[in-house]
Amino acid sequence: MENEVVSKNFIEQIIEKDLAEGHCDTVCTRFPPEPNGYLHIGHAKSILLNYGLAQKYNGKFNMRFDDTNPTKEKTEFVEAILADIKWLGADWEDRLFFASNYFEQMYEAAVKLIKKGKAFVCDLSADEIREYRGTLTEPGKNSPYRDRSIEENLQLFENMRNGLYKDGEKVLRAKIDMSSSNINMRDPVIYRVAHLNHHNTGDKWCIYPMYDFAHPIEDAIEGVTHSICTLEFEDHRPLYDWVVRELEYEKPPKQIEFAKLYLKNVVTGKRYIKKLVEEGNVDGWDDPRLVSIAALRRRGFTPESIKMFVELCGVSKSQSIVDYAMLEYCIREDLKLKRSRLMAVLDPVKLIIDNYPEDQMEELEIENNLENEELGKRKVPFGRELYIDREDFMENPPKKYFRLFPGNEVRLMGAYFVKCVDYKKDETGKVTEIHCTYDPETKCGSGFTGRKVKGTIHWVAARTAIPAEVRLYENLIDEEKGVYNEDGSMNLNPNSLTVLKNCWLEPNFAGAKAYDSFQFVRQGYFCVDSHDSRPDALVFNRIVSLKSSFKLPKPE
RNA sequence: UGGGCUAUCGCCAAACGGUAAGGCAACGGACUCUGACUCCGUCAUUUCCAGGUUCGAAUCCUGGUAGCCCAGCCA
Repeated sequence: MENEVVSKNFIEQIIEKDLAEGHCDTVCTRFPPEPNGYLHIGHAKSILLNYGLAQKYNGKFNMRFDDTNPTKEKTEFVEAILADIKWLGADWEDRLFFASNYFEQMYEAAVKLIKKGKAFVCDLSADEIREYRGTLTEPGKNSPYRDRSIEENLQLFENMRNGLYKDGEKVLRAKIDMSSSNINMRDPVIYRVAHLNHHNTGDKWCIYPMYDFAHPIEDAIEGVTHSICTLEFEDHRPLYDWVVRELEYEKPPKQIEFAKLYLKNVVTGKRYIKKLVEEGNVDGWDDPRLVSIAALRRRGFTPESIKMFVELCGVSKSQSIVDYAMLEYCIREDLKLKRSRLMAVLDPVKLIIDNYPEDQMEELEIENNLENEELGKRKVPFGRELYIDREDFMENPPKKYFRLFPGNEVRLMGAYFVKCVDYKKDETGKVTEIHCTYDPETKCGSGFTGRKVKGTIHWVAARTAIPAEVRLYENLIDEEKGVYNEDGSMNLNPNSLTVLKNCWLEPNFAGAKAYDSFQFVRQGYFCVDSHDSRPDALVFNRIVSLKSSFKLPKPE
């Protein structure tokens, strides 16, 4: 048995300590998105972290929508979020919850606070509350309504529920400490009046609890033991603990914060993604250049690759920006032994084998080493006229260029050696035709060892090739200039999308379906686009290119 | 300028007072019917800085510095 030392992240250490010291018997985590948008790679980290922890410690993982503010929430997002989480592989079993289903309990909890003298109804306007709150450096001052009697507060709060007040007219506030150095503790608002239709509770309520009050209650009700959130909530933890303490829960949940996942040269953050979509810079929230879960799926990333990525990134409290190359590594790693390697020509130029019989076609057998042996075997038609990629031929090759050039011999993958004897150009100097001769003795599988060639190139037989359209994606963000300008606008890369319309595939691609992914030999991994199914051509998105250690010298 | 948090290789990230793991990237080299894959090798005498405690410090103490977060009736 391998005794690989796997270090534990800081959350695992906390959990194990809690378990050992009896602070909890089992582990229960949760993923609590607000249904106000689509999930992205950052959420994937949270989902997989929470789910992974529950699995590791034989506990439970709850799915919960934190839908306490109806202004932004929609059922449409609920469905999309659930689909994404399922796709990622996190299983909440029968524990799908909505914070809005706890509104009655939250109301009771608020009443309890009022009865304890720990909450009061405040008539100050939003602006006044802000003024009374003080600043980062100056303490706040007490609201003039802070000392209302318990009876009055009880009555007023009931009136709030019964719709006697307009939006903004009154709020319920926790009575904590207006001089606290932590602004969140300066008598925070815990309930507001909002006459809004809620996606789940309809018109039943016209008061809604605030996150800081609702969240600990949700956790406590569900028996969540470790409430894992991101760093910006650290300042809220004292309030979280206050709520849980004042409400006297027997097994108080514990909030733990970790650093968000940021990716280099990628737009994260809902606000900016939304802007890109609205301004038409991308194709929609699942545009493959984005890193929403749906975009990654459409691009061809697998759940396994995302899981691997998240695990590789680790969990800590230091702000970090992960290199995109790490994500690319993960998808390559996941796909390389799983996906068939087929030949595709993205920028075709015709290659004619002068000494190959005019009308002859033959079928060659090609084998790749894949996990699944059957997937790795295939038959490919070969004939006199082929397409090869333009970059696999050069009139005047630089040093160390091993592919085709006048007089050079290379292997056509899975087929024969061919030697370039001639080529034709049009008026503009563009190569239009390459002429070769082939050596029948060098056929793949013949065991020929007479001589070696340094280059192997891919090809498709012109007569049987399938037409295709291929989309290549680059970073959305201009790397040189950085992500954002001073005015908040973004430096977009104008070449983030390239559409290649004149591509050719070997016949084994026939029948490929949406989300099917392949390795185009020598070109990288590609996925059939789920949005485009065309009668005339298959449409592919590039998932990731292959590593290449030979780069053409840049033209002067 | 109040409070909270964070600083370990280009990027993530371990190390919990016992003498700086690992991964990505990069660079060499071997292999190769994909310049892929695979395989081997190189890559922090030093942990933001300056002092101190200690036989011994990335870890403890003191004082700095830098970055992130907080003044929604958002989450």
